[in-house]
Amino acid sequence: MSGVRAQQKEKTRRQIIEAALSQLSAERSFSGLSLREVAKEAGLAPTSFYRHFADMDELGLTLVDEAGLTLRQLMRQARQRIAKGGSVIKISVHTFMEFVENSDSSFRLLLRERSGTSAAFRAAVNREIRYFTLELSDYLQTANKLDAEVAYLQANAAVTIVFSAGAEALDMDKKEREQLIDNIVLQLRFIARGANDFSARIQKK
Amino acid sequence: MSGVRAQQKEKTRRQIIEAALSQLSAERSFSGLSLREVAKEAGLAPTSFYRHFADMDELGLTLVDEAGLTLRQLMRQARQRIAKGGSVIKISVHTFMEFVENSDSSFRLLLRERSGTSAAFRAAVNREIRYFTLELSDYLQTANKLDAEVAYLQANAAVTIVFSAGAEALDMDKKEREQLIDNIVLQLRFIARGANDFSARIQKK
DNA sequence: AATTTCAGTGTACAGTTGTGCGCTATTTTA
DNA sequence: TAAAATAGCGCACAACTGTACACTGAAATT
Repeated sequence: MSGVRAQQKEKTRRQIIEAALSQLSAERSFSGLSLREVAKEAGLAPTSFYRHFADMDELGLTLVDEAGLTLRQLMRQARQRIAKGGSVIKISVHTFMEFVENSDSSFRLLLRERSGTSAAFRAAVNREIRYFTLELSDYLQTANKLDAEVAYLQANAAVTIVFSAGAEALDMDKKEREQLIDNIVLQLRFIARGANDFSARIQKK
Repeated sequence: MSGVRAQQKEKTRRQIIEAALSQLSAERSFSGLSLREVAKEAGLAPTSFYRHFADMDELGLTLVDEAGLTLRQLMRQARQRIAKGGSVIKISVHTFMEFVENSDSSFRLLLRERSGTSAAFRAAVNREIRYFTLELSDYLQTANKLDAEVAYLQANAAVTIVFSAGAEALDMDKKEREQLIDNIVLQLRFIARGANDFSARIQKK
Protein backbone atom coordinates (compact mmCIF):
# COMPACT_ATOMS: atom_id res chain seq x y z
CA MET A 1 0.00 0.00 0.00
CA SER A 2 3.00 2.30 -0.37
CA GLY A 3 1.44 3.88 -3.43
CA VAL A 4 4.51 4.01 -5.59
CA ARG A 5 2.25 3.80 -8.58
CA ALA A 6 -0.15 6.57 -7.60
CA GLN A 7 2.82 8.73 -6.75
CA GLN A 8 4.33 8.29 -10.17
CA LYS A 9 1.01 9.03 -11.78
CA GLU A 10 0.63 12.23 -9.86
CA LYS A 11 4.13 13.20 -10.90
CA THR A 12 3.52 12.83 -14.63
CA ARG A 13 0.19 14.55 -14.21
CA ARG A 14 2.07 17.53 -12.90
CA GLN A 15 4.51 17.26 -15.78
CA ILE A 16 1.61 17.55 -18.18
CA ILE A 17 0.30 20.60 -16.36
CA GLU A 18 3.71 22.22 -16.31
CA ALA A 19 4.22 21.46 -19.98
CA ALA A 20 0.93 23.11 -20.86
CA LEU A 21 1.70 26.18 -18.74
CA SER A 22 5.14 26.52 -20.26
CA GLN A 23 3.71 26.46 -23.77
CA LEU A 24 1.15 29.15 -23.01
CA SER A 25 2.49 32.56 -23.88
CA ALA A 26 1.58 35.87 -25.43
CA GLU A 27 1.69 34.19 -28.83
CA ARG A 28 0.05 30.93 -27.86
CA SER A 29 -3.39 30.53 -26.35
CA PHE A 30 -4.78 27.38 -24.80
CA SER A 31 -6.85 26.53 -27.84
CA GLY A 32 -3.64 26.78 -29.85
CA LEU A 33 -1.99 24.02 -27.88
CA SER A 34 -2.05 20.52 -29.26
CA LEU A 35 -2.36 17.38 -27.24
CA ARG A 36 0.59 15.92 -29.05
CA GLU A 37 2.90 18.80 -28.33
CA VAL A 38 1.95 18.99 -24.69
CA ALA A 39 2.51 15.26 -24.33
CA LYS A 40 5.83 15.57 -26.07
CA GLU A 41 7.07 18.31 -23.77
CA ALA A 42 5.92 16.29 -20.80
CA GLY A 43 8.07 13.44 -22.12
CA LEU A 44 5.11 11.23 -22.94
CA ALA A 45 3.74 9.38 -25.91
CA PRO A 46 0.68 11.20 -27.24
CA THR A 47 -1.68 8.43 -26.29
CA SER A 48 -0.49 8.35 -22.70
CA PHE A 49 -2.07 11.73 -22.20
CA TYR A 50 -5.42 10.01 -21.93
CA ARG A 51 -4.36 8.19 -18.80
CA HIS A 52 -4.58 11.54 -17.05
CA PHE A 53 -7.12 13.68 -18.85
CA ALA A 54 -10.04 12.72 -21.05
CA ASP A 55 -9.58 15.80 -23.15
CA MET A 56 -7.54 18.89 -23.64
CA ASP A 57 -10.59 20.62 -22.23
CA GLU A 58 -10.30 18.72 -19.00
CA LEU A 59 -6.68 19.82 -18.73
CA GLY A 60 -7.75 23.38 -19.42
CA LEU A 61 -10.32 23.38 -16.67
CA THR A 62 -7.69 22.06 -14.29
CA LEU A 63 -5.42 24.94 -15.21
CA VAL A 64 -8.20 27.46 -14.65
CA ASP A 65 -8.95 25.96 -11.26
CA GLU A 66 -5.33 26.09 -10.21
CA ALA A 67 -4.93 29.66 -11.38
CA GLY A 68 -8.01 30.68 -9.42
CA LEU A 69 -6.70 28.92 -6.36
CA THR A 70 -3.36 30.69 -6.54
CA LEU A 71 -5.05 34.02 -6.93
CA ARG A 72 -7.31 33.44 -3.95
CA GLN A 73 -4.44 32.41 -1.74
CA LEU A 74 -2.52 35.49 -2.72
CA MET A 75 -5.39 37.81 -1.93
CA ARG A 76 -5.84 36.12 1.41
CA GLN A 77 -2.29 37.11 2.22
CA ALA A 78 -3.10 40.62 1.09
CA ARG A 79 -5.94 40.82 3.55
CA GLN A 80 -3.63 39.83 6.34
CA ARG A 81 -1.27 42.59 5.37
CA ILE A 82 -4.19 45.01 5.32
CA ALA A 83 -5.22 43.93 8.79
CA LYS A 84 -1.82 45.08 10.02
CA GLY A 85 -2.57 48.53 8.69
CA GLY A 86 -2.08 50.20 5.33
CA SER A 87 -4.07 51.37 2.37
CA VAL A 88 -6.55 48.74 1.29
CA ILE A 89 -6.51 49.83 -2.29
CA LYS A 90 -2.76 50.08 -2.64
CA ILE A 91 -1.99 46.77 -1.02
CA SER A 92 -4.65 44.96 -3.01
CA VAL A 93 -3.56 46.37 -6.33
CA HIS A 94 0.08 45.64 -5.68
CA THR A 95 -0.67 42.10 -4.61
CA PHE A 96 -2.74 41.52 -7.69
CA MET A 97 -0.04 42.88 -9.92
CA GLU A 98 2.47 40.59 -8.29
CA PHE A 99 0.28 37.70 -9.27
CA VAL A 100 0.09 38.94 -12.84
CA GLU A 101 3.85 39.31 -12.96
CA ASN A 102 4.78 36.01 -11.34
CA SER A 103 2.10 33.85 -12.89
CA ASP A 104 1.65 35.54 -16.20
CA SER A 105 0.70 32.34 -18.00
CA SER A 106 -2.02 31.63 -15.48
CA PHE A 107 -3.34 35.15 -15.59
CA ARG A 108 -3.37 35.22 -19.34
CA LEU A 109 -5.30 32.00 -19.26
CA LEU A 110 -7.95 33.45 -16.97
CA LEU A 111 -8.11 36.59 -19.04
CA ARG A 112 -8.48 34.87 -22.37
CA GLU A 113 -10.78 32.09 -21.41
CA ARG A 114 -13.11 34.57 -19.84
CA SER A 115 -14.14 35.53 -23.34
CA GLY A 116 -13.14 32.27 -24.94
CA THR A 117 -14.98 29.76 -27.04
CA SER A 118 -15.84 27.22 -24.40
CA ALA A 119 -18.88 27.88 -22.25
CA ALA A 120 -17.45 25.63 -19.54
CA PHE A 121 -14.24 27.65 -19.48
CA ARG A 122 -16.09 30.94 -19.34
CA ALA A 123 -18.20 29.67 -16.49
CA ALA A 124 -15.14 28.44 -14.59
CA VAL A 125 -13.32 31.74 -14.95
CA ASN A 126 -16.37 33.75 -14.03
CA ARG A 127 -16.81 31.62 -10.94
CA GLU A 128 -13.31 32.58 -9.82
CA ILE A 129 -13.91 36.23 -10.49
CA ARG A 130 -17.27 36.23 -8.77
CA TYR A 131 -15.73 34.66 -5.70
CA PHE A 132 -13.14 37.37 -5.74
CA THR A 133 -15.72 40.13 -6.17
CA LEU A 134 -17.99 38.86 -3.41
CA GLU A 135 -15.14 38.75 -0.95
CA LEU A 136 -14.20 42.31 -1.75
CA SER A 137 -17.83 43.36 -1.57
CA ASP A 138 -18.19 41.91 1.93
CA TYR A 139 -15.08 43.64 3.04
CA LEU A 140 -16.21 47.02 1.73
CA GLN A 141 -19.63 46.65 3.27
CA THR A 142 -18.35 46.02 6.77
CA ALA A 143 -15.21 48.14 6.69
CA ASN A 144 -16.80 51.20 5.12
CA LYS A 145 -20.35 50.60 6.36
CA LEU A 146 -21.75 50.80 2.86
CA ASP A 147 -25.15 49.92 1.56
CA ALA A 148 -24.97 46.29 0.38
CA GLU A 149 -25.80 46.94 -3.23
CA VAL A 150 -23.48 49.91 -3.50
CA ALA A 151 -20.70 47.82 -2.00
CA TYR A 152 -21.27 45.14 -4.59
CA LEU A 153 -21.24 47.60 -7.45
CA GLN A 154 -18.06 49.17 -6.18
CA ALA A 155 -16.38 45.80 -5.81
CA ASN A 156 -17.52 44.78 -9.24
CA ALA A 157 -16.21 47.93 -10.88
CA ALA A 158 -12.93 47.70 -9.01
CA VAL A 159 -12.35 44.10 -10.04
CA THR A 160 -13.15 44.92 -13.63
CA ILE A 161 -10.64 47.72 -13.70
CA VAL A 162 -7.91 45.78 -11.96
CA PHE A 163 -8.31 42.81 -14.26
CA SER A 164 -8.23 44.98 -17.30
CA ALA A 165 -5.11 46.70 -16.02
CA GLY A 166 -3.51 43.34 -15.44
CA ALA A 167 -4.02 42.62 -19.10
CA GLU A 168 -2.31 45.82 -20.12
CA ALA A 169 0.51 45.24 -17.67
CA LEU A 170 1.45 42.03 -19.43
CA ASP A 171 2.86 43.99 -22.34
CA MET A 172 4.69 46.60 -20.27
CA ASP A 173 8.12 47.07 -18.83
CA LYS A 174 8.69 47.84 -15.19
CA LYS A 175 8.53 51.59 -15.51
CA GLU A 176 5.31 51.68 -17.50
CA ARG A 177 3.84 49.21 -15.09
CA GLU A 178 4.46 51.47 -12.11
CA GLN A 179 2.81 54.33 -13.93
CA LEU A 180 -0.14 52.08 -14.68
CA ILE A 181 -0.46 51.05 -11.06
CA ASP A 182 -0.55 54.67 -9.96
CA ASN A 183 -3.34 55.34 -12.42
CA ILE A 184 -5.31 52.33 -11.29
CA VAL A 185 -5.04 53.38 -7.68
CA LEU A 186 -6.43 56.77 -8.59
CA GLN A 187 -9.29 55.28 -10.55
CA LEU A 188 -10.17 53.04 -7.67
CA ARG A 189 -10.25 56.07 -5.41
CA PHE A 190 -12.68 57.76 -7.76
CA ILE A 191 -14.95 54.78 -7.46
CA ALA A 192 -14.58 54.55 -3.72
CA ARG A 193 -15.45 58.18 -3.25
CA GLY A 194 -18.44 58.01 -5.54
CA ALA A 195 -19.68 54.87 -3.85
CA ASN A 196 -19.37 56.44 -0.41
CA ASP A 197 -21.37 59.47 -1.47
CA PHE A 198 -24.13 57.37 -2.95
CA SER A 199 -24.27 55.08 0.01
CA ALA A 200 -24.50 58.00 2.40
CA ARG A 201 -27.33 59.49 0.38
CA ILE A 202 -29.26 56.22 0.41
CA GLN A 203 -28.85 55.77 4.14
CA LYS A 204 -29.93 59.30 4.92
CA LYS A 205 -33.42 58.58 3.64
CA MET B 1 -12.81 51.70 -68.07
CA SER B 2 -16.13 50.51 -66.71
CA GLY B 3 -14.30 48.45 -64.11
CA VAL B 4 -16.46 45.36 -64.31
CA ARG B 5 -13.55 43.36 -63.10
CA ALA B 6 -12.66 45.50 -60.10
CA GLN B 7 -16.33 45.57 -59.18
CA GLN B 8 -16.56 41.80 -59.17
CA LYS B 9 -13.41 41.58 -57.13
CA GLU B 10 -14.77 43.93 -54.53
CA LYS B 11 -17.93 41.86 -54.40
CA THR B 12 -16.19 38.58 -53.66
CA ARG B 13 -13.94 40.37 -51.20
CA ARG B 14 -17.06 41.34 -49.31
CA GLN B 15 -18.32 37.77 -49.55
CA ILE B 16 -15.15 36.60 -47.85
CA ILE B 17 -15.58 39.16 -45.11
CA GLU B 18 -19.21 38.23 -44.61
CA ALA B 19 -18.35 34.55 -44.58
CA ALA B 20 -15.76 35.12 -41.87
CA LEU B 21 -18.13 37.21 -39.78
CA SER B 22 -20.88 34.64 -40.08
CA GLN B 23 -18.60 31.89 -38.86
CA LEU B 24 -17.49 33.85 -35.82
CA SER B 25 -19.64 33.02 -32.83
CA ALA B 26 -19.55 32.35 -29.14
CA GLU B 27 -18.07 28.94 -29.90
CA ARG B 28 -15.75 30.01 -32.67
CA SER B 29 -12.97 32.56 -32.41
CA PHE B 30 -11.06 34.04 -35.30
CA SER B 31 -8.05 31.84 -34.75
CA GLY B 32 -10.43 28.90 -34.94
CA LEU B 33 -11.48 29.77 -38.46
CA SER B 34 -9.80 28.03 -41.33
CA LEU B 35 -8.97 29.60 -44.64
CA ARG B 36 -10.59 26.68 -46.42
CA GLU B 37 -13.87 26.93 -44.58
CA VAL B 38 -14.12 30.65 -45.03
CA ALA B 39 -13.40 30.29 -48.74
CA LYS B 40 -15.97 27.54 -48.97
CA GLU B 41 -18.69 29.62 -47.35
CA ALA B 42 -17.81 32.50 -49.64
CA GLY B 43 -18.33 30.14 -52.57
CA LEU B 44 -14.69 30.12 -53.54
CA ALA B 45 -11.96 27.62 -54.13
CA PRO B 46 -9.48 27.71 -51.22
CA THR B 47 -6.67 29.02 -53.36
CA SER B 48 -8.74 31.92 -54.68
CA PHE B 49 -8.68 33.38 -51.21
CA TYR B 50 -5.16 34.58 -51.90
CA ARG B 51 -6.36 36.84 -54.68
CA HIS B 52 -7.85 39.01 -51.93
CA PHE B 53 -5.82 38.52 -48.77
CA ALA B 54 -2.25 37.37 -48.28
CA ASP B 55 -3.14 35.71 -45.03
CA MET B 56 -5.93 34.94 -42.64
CA ASP B 57 -4.24 37.56 -40.50
CA GLU B 58 -4.75 40.18 -43.14
CA LEU B 59 -8.43 39.32 -43.24
CA GLY B 60 -8.56 39.53 -39.47
CA LEU B 61 -7.03 42.99 -39.39
CA THR B 62 -9.58 44.08 -41.94
CA LEU B 63 -12.37 42.82 -39.71
CA VAL B 64 -10.95 44.65 -36.71
CA ASP B 65 -10.72 47.87 -38.70
CA GLU B 66 -14.29 47.57 -39.89
CA ALA B 67 -15.57 46.83 -36.42
CA GLY B 68 -13.79 49.86 -35.05
CA LEU B 69 -15.19 52.00 -37.80
CA THR B 70 -18.74 50.89 -37.09
CA LEU B 71 -18.30 51.57 -33.42
CA ARG B 72 -16.94 55.04 -34.02
CA GLN B 73 -19.77 55.94 -36.35
CA LEU B 74 -22.29 54.79 -33.82
CA MET B 75 -20.79 56.81 -31.04
CA ARG B 76 -20.75 59.85 -33.25
CA GLN B 77 -24.48 59.49 -33.59
CA ALA B 78 -24.69 59.18 -29.83
CA ARG B 79 -22.94 62.50 -29.40
CA GLN B 80 -25.45 64.13 -31.70
CA ARG B 81 -28.26 62.77 -29.56
CA ILE B 82 -26.50 64.06 -26.47
CA ALA B 83 -26.21 67.51 -28.00
CA LYS B 84 -29.99 67.58 -28.23
CA GLY B 85 -30.16 67.07 -24.50
CA GLY B 86 -30.24 64.03 -22.26
CA SER B 87 -28.02 62.14 -19.87
CA VAL B 88 -24.56 61.67 -21.36
CA ILE B 89 -23.94 58.48 -19.48
CA LYS B 90 -27.27 56.86 -20.25
CA ILE B 91 -27.24 57.63 -23.93
CA SER B 92 -23.66 56.51 -24.35
CA VAL B 93 -24.18 53.23 -22.56
CA HIS B 94 -27.35 52.45 -24.46
CA THR B 95 -25.73 53.24 -27.78
CA PHE B 96 -22.80 51.04 -26.97
CA MET B 97 -25.05 48.21 -25.94
CA GLU B 98 -26.93 48.51 -29.20
CA PHE B 99 -23.67 48.01 -30.99
CA VAL B 100 -22.92 44.93 -28.91
CA GLU B 101 -26.37 43.55 -29.64
CA ASN B 102 -26.50 44.28 -33.36
CA SER B 103 -22.90 43.50 -34.20
CA ASP B 104 -22.15 40.83 -31.70
CA SER B 105 -19.66 39.08 -33.95
CA SER B 106 -17.71 42.27 -34.43
CA PHE B 107 -17.75 43.10 -30.77
CA ARG B 108 -16.65 39.63 -29.78
CA LEU B 109 -13.82 39.97 -32.23
CA LEU B 110 -12.62 43.23 -30.68
CA LEU B 111 -12.99 41.78 -27.22
CA ARG B 112 -11.11 38.58 -27.90
CA GLU B 113 -8.35 39.92 -30.05
CA ARG B 114 -7.60 42.52 -27.46
CA SER B 115 -6.03 39.76 -25.42
CA GLY B 116 -5.32 37.47 -28.36
CA THR B 117 -2.19 35.85 -29.63
CA SER B 118 -1.27 38.29 -32.38
CA ALA B 119 0.58 41.42 -31.40
CA ALA B 120 -0.67 43.15 -34.54
CA PHE B 121 -4.26 42.35 -33.61
CA ARG B 122 -3.83 43.54 -30.08
CA ALA B 123 -2.33 46.76 -31.33
CA ALA B 124 -5.16 47.28 -33.81
CA VAL B 125 -7.84 46.75 -31.20
CA ASN B 126 -6.11 48.95 -28.67
CA ARG B 127 -5.85 51.67 -31.25
CA GLU B 128 -9.64 51.60 -31.66
CA ILE B 129 -10.20 51.67 -27.95
CA ARG B 130 -7.72 54.46 -27.40
CA TYR B 131 -9.39 56.54 -30.03
CA PHE B 132 -12.64 55.95 -28.27
CA THR B 133 -11.19 56.83 -24.88
CA LEU B 134 -9.52 60.02 -26.05
CA GLU B 135 -12.73 61.26 -27.58
CA LEU B 136 -14.59 60.67 -24.36
CA SER B 137 -11.78 62.26 -22.40
CA ASP B 138 -11.96 65.43 -24.48
CA TYR B 139 -15.66 65.60 -24.03
CA LEU B 140 -15.45 65.23 -20.26
CA GLN B 141 -12.73 67.81 -19.99
CA THR B 142 -14.65 70.53 -21.79
CA ALA B 143 -18.17 69.62 -20.72
CA ASN B 144 -17.40 69.14 -17.02
CA LYS B 145 -14.38 71.44 -16.87
CA LEU B 146 -12.19 68.74 -15.43
CA ASP B 147 -8.48 68.61 -14.96
CA ALA B 148 -7.01 66.99 -18.07
CA GLU B 149 -5.47 64.01 -16.35
CA VAL B 150 -8.49 63.34 -14.22
CA ALA B 151 -10.67 63.47 -17.33
CA TYR B 152 -8.48 60.93 -19.01
CA LEU B 153 -8.54 58.59 -16.05
CA GLN B 154 -12.28 58.87 -15.81
CA ALA B 155 -12.70 58.16 -19.51
CA ASN B 156 -10.34 55.25 -19.30
CA ALA B 157 -12.15 53.70 -16.36
CA ALA B 158 -15.51 54.22 -17.99
CA VAL B 159 -14.48 52.60 -21.24
CA THR B 160 -13.02 49.65 -19.37
CA ILE B 161 -16.24 49.08 -17.49
CA VAL B 162 -18.47 49.49 -20.48
CA PHE B 163 -16.40 47.09 -22.56
CA SER B 164 -16.37 44.53 -19.85
CA ALA B 165 -20.12 44.87 -19.46
CA GLY B 166 -20.53 44.38 -23.17
CA ALA B 167 -18.77 41.06 -22.82
CA GLU B 168 -21.12 39.95 -20.09
CA ALA B 169 -24.13 41.16 -22.04
CA LEU B 170 -23.34 38.77 -24.86
CA ASP B 171 -24.46 35.82 -22.74
CA MET B 172 -27.58 37.46 -21.35
CA ASP B 173 -31.23 37.64 -22.25
CA LYS B 174 -33.04 40.93 -22.58
CA LYS B 175 -34.14 41.19 -18.98
CA GLU B 176 -30.74 40.49 -17.49
CA ARG B 177 -29.24 42.91 -19.92
CA GLU B 178 -31.44 45.76 -18.74
CA GLN B 179 -30.46 45.02 -15.19
CA LEU B 180 -26.84 45.06 -16.24
CA ILE B 181 -27.22 48.40 -17.98
CA ASP B 182 -28.73 49.93 -14.86
CA ASN B 183 -25.77 48.71 -12.84
CA ILE B 184 -23.29 50.05 -15.33
CA VAL B 185 -24.93 53.44 -15.31
CA LEU B 186 -24.63 53.55 -11.55
CA GLN B 187 -20.99 52.52 -11.61
CA LEU B 188 -20.24 55.22 -14.15
CA ARG B 189 -21.89 57.73 -11.86
CA PHE B 190 -19.65 56.63 -9.02
CA ILE B 191 -16.68 57.29 -11.20
CA ALA B 192 -18.00 60.62 -12.44
CA ARG B 193 -18.64 61.83 -8.94
CA GLY B 194 -15.27 60.74 -7.68
CA ALA B 195 -13.55 62.34 -10.64
CA ASN B 196 -15.36 65.61 -10.11
CA ASP B 197 -14.35 65.72 -6.47
CA PHE B 198 -10.72 65.06 -7.24
CA SER B 199 -10.65 67.55 -10.06
CA ALA B 200 -12.16 70.23 -7.86
CA ARG B 201 -9.61 69.56 -5.18
CA ILE B 202 -6.74 69.84 -7.65
CA GLN B 203 -7.99 73.07 -9.12
CA LYS B 204 -8.54 74.66 -5.73
CA LYS B 205 -4.81 74.67 -5.10
C1' DA C 1 3.39 -17.22 -5.72
C1' DA C 2 -0.25 -16.43 -9.07
C1' DT C 3 -3.30 -13.10 -10.88
C1' DT C 4 -5.03 -8.66 -11.93
C1' DT C 5 -4.49 -3.80 -12.74
C1' DC C 6 -2.80 -0.10 -15.27
C1' DA C 7 0.70 3.78 -16.77
C1' DG C 8 3.04 4.15 -20.73
C1' DT C 9 4.40 2.67 -25.78
C1' DG C 10 4.27 2.28 -30.90
C1' DT C 11 1.72 1.72 -34.95
C1' DA C 12 -1.78 3.08 -37.82
C1' DC C 13 -5.48 5.72 -39.90
C1' DA C 14 -8.54 9.10 -41.49
C1' DG C 15 -9.34 13.94 -41.44
C1' DT C 16 -7.94 18.67 -41.93
C1' DT C 17 -4.86 22.27 -42.72
C1' DG C 18 -2.16 25.86 -45.75
C1' DT C 19 -0.32 26.55 -50.08
C1' DG C 20 2.58 25.85 -54.66
C1' DC C 21 1.63 25.23 -59.50
C1' DG C 22 -0.38 25.24 -63.98
C1' DC C 23 -4.61 26.13 -66.44
C1' DT C 24 -8.84 28.65 -68.19
C1' DA C 25 -11.98 32.24 -69.34
C1' DT C 26 -12.83 36.84 -69.38
C1' DT C 27 -11.82 41.60 -68.92
C1' DT C 28 -8.50 45.27 -69.76
C1' DT C 29 -5.04 47.37 -72.26
C1' DA C 30 -2.42 48.53 -76.29
C1' DT D 1 -8.23 43.23 -83.21
C1' DA D 2 -4.15 41.19 -80.88
C1' DA D 3 -1.80 40.93 -76.45
C1' DA D 4 -1.59 41.19 -71.57
C1' DA D 5 -3.49 40.85 -67.07
C1' DT D 6 -5.92 38.45 -63.66
C1' DA D 7 -9.92 36.23 -60.76
C1' DG D 8 -10.95 31.82 -60.01
C1' DC D 9 -10.27 26.59 -60.40
C1' DG D 10 -8.51 21.80 -59.55
C1' DC D 11 -4.84 18.98 -58.35
C1' DA D 12 -1.31 17.60 -55.44
C1' DC D 13 1.49 17.42 -51.39
C1' DA D 14 3.52 17.47 -46.96
C1' DA D 15 2.53 18.57 -42.25
C1' DC D 16 -0.20 18.00 -38.56
C1' DT D 17 -4.11 16.76 -35.83
C1' DG D 18 -6.83 13.43 -32.37
C1' DT D 19 -7.44 8.89 -31.18
C1' DA D 20 -8.38 3.60 -31.70
C1' DC D 21 -5.99 -0.60 -30.78
C1' DA D 22 -2.99 -4.15 -29.21
C1' DC D 23 0.89 -4.63 -26.40
C1' DT D 24 4.39 -4.60 -22.32
C1' DG D 25 6.36 -4.48 -17.84
C1' DA D 26 5.96 -3.38 -13.30
C1' DA D 27 3.13 -2.60 -9.19
C1' DA D 28 -0.85 -4.07 -6.48
C1' DT D 29 -3.98 -7.50 -5.00
C1' DT D 30 -5.32 -11.96 -3.82
